[in-house]
Amino acid sequence: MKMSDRKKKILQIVVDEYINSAVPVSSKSIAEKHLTDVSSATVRNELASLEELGYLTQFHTSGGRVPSPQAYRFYIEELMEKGGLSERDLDYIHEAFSHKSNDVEHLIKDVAKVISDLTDYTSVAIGPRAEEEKIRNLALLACGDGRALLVIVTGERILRDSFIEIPENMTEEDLENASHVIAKLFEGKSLSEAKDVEDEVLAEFGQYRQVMREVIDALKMYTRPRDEDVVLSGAEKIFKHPEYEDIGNVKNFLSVISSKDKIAELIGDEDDEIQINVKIGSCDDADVPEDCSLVTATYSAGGKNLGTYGVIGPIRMDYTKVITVLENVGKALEGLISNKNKEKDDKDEKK
Amino acid sequence: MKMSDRKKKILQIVVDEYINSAVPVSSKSIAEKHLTDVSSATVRNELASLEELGYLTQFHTSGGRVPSPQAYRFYIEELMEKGGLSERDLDYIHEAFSHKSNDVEHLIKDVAKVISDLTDYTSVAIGPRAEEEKIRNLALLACGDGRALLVIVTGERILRDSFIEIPENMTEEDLENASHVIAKLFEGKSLSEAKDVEDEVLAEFGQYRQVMREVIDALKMYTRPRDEDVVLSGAEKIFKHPEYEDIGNVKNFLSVISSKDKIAELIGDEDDEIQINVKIGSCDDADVPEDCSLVTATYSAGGKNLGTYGVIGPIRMDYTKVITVLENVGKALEGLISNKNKEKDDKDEKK
DNA sequence: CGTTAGCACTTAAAGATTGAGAGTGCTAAC
DNA sequence: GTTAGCACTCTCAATCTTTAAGTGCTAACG
Repeated sequence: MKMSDRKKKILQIVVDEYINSAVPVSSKSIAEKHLTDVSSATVRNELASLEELGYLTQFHTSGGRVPSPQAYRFYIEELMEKGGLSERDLDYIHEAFSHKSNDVEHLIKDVAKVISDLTDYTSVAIGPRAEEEKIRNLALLACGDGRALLVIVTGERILRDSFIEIPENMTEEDLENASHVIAKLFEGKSLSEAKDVEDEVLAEFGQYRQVMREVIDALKMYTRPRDEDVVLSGAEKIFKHPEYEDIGNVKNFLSVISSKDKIAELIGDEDDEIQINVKIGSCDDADVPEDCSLVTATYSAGGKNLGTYGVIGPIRMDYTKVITVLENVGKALEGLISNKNKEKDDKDEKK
Repeated sequence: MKMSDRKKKILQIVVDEYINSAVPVSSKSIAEKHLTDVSSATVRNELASLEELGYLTQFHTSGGRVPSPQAYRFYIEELMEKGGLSERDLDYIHEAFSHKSNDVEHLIKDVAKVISDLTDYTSVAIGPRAEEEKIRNLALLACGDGRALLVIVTGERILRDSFIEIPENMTEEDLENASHVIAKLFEGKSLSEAKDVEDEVLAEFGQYRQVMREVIDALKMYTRPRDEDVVLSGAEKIFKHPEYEDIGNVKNFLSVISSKDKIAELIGDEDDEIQINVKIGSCDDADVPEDCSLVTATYSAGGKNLGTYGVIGPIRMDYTKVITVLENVGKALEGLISNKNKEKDDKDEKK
């Protein structure tokens, strides 16, 4: 059976209505409010046909219809009418991003909060992979008991959570020298380049060779997302949506978002090419819990990945609003970053 | 009216029973199971009297009695019979703490997880105040755009970092020198001592004076706990307790624990002298939500504060178990730290 | 005077019944 | 293809009933 234009129109109405009201929609309400030129009986026939096609379901015979996961997918791909954001929302975004700090860790948190506030859903975010960031500076700080802290400053952030063992006979001065030598070698390299330093290069380091090896081992840690890079914001917002009047759904939801590992798993495997990605539980991805939907966007600016951001909520989600917010936040973020880069270039030129 | 021994006994029975069953306890069940020498009518008289004293309440005339917050407080202070932990639980604690990393940030997380796992409540923890930590090492790392990263390593490897502005005309070498000088000055001092450096001392720093001032400003920021120092574990555990079948309670609970600021506020103002602290909502502390109870312990070893740990859950909490777990975790932690210190001393001696 | 048995009273929780309302499916006619 | 009409189904809310639990009170007992 083919999808006639009227069927599409009706499906769109059903999804729109249901997203707004959370109440199953009836043939009568459609005929009265939206399709005044046909009767409810006609709509009823179309609805029955849409149900057969798998786009609609009903809980019981007299309960109106509800979109199936498949219907949401179709809605997002073909039916949804994108709108803009209100002036107020746009202002909010720009104000939120006007701060000066250029530390990515804070930025991720801010972005997550903005997304959650504007959409009224719980937002999740995962920061950019550190791997491709260029090392700006690096230091080894003695901690006093055979260990040293490795601090790496990249263009975007500070990595400071790995300790390395240092040889017994190494003095603080030695460590400092080693630190300098290594910093010089790695400066301007990305983390992933740095960790692939050849053995021959290593050989030149003489006495510092062992420290060097430890540093490289530590670098390998940064290839996987760390807990700190996974951010959650507005968990309490789920209560704004009626599906979470049901304790079972809340449990389900909470069990997912209370583990950063699980969140990372959900949003971590994005294909960087796709800008906006929608995963609907029990339809697209086995990891997304049933009755849940995950909409994410992977941002990048100047060829640099800026992380993946999104919201998680009930399948009956306001996709239009969510996607619009994600797009606008993306633009704002891109603007922010490229501005910063320009400032930097200007400064560099002055030099 | 005085509390006779029998009244105390009965109150104890009521609290014990209610904690175990979550069901209002009746005069009959008390007489049958625990006070076989008197009749239920007698118990009834005593219950009525305890109710008058404010220790018991009933939801409706025929619904058995439930302890009031005041009763829980009395129970904790006088009636509770402390027991030990099972062999299994003790093993679990020791195994969990046998790892080698002595980075406090990870330790806090582990401790929180252990507490939550053993008690089946949501645990909260706040790391040691940075203020009193002794500075071991300190470095300023150039970041390339008029800023430098200040990294501080303290005794327990608690790291603090923040950006400071550096004067335009300062070269990397200058920065490094400044870093050395400042590090030497502050080594062995606590953060709170360091931030109170006198103006006269500052004057001696000549060209580095401005940087020094920036560093001191940054130090002042560390007096408040950071978000990263507040840890939550086992949020999903609340569903193990019947009071959280009710969506209203879940909302209430989630709104508290979804903000690290609020959590910090709750557990941050502990008096270090008190080892175990119980706050019962609508009885002890206005910040603790009604129907909630917060049991915390502030640990220290070798005179050093190790942070505050605890659980948050319904008023009807298994205080005996919770307090026992907190005590045992405290002992294990103390053992761990003092062992580490001994190792360190041994090493120092060898030198 | 504390303790007890007995009994009337209260209340919640669970089940059954009912009626109203909403919505559909189907059929026959347009 | 569209529509009106009607029977059918199902939920939801209200009402009532029953049951079981537990108390409060009183009068009697040792």
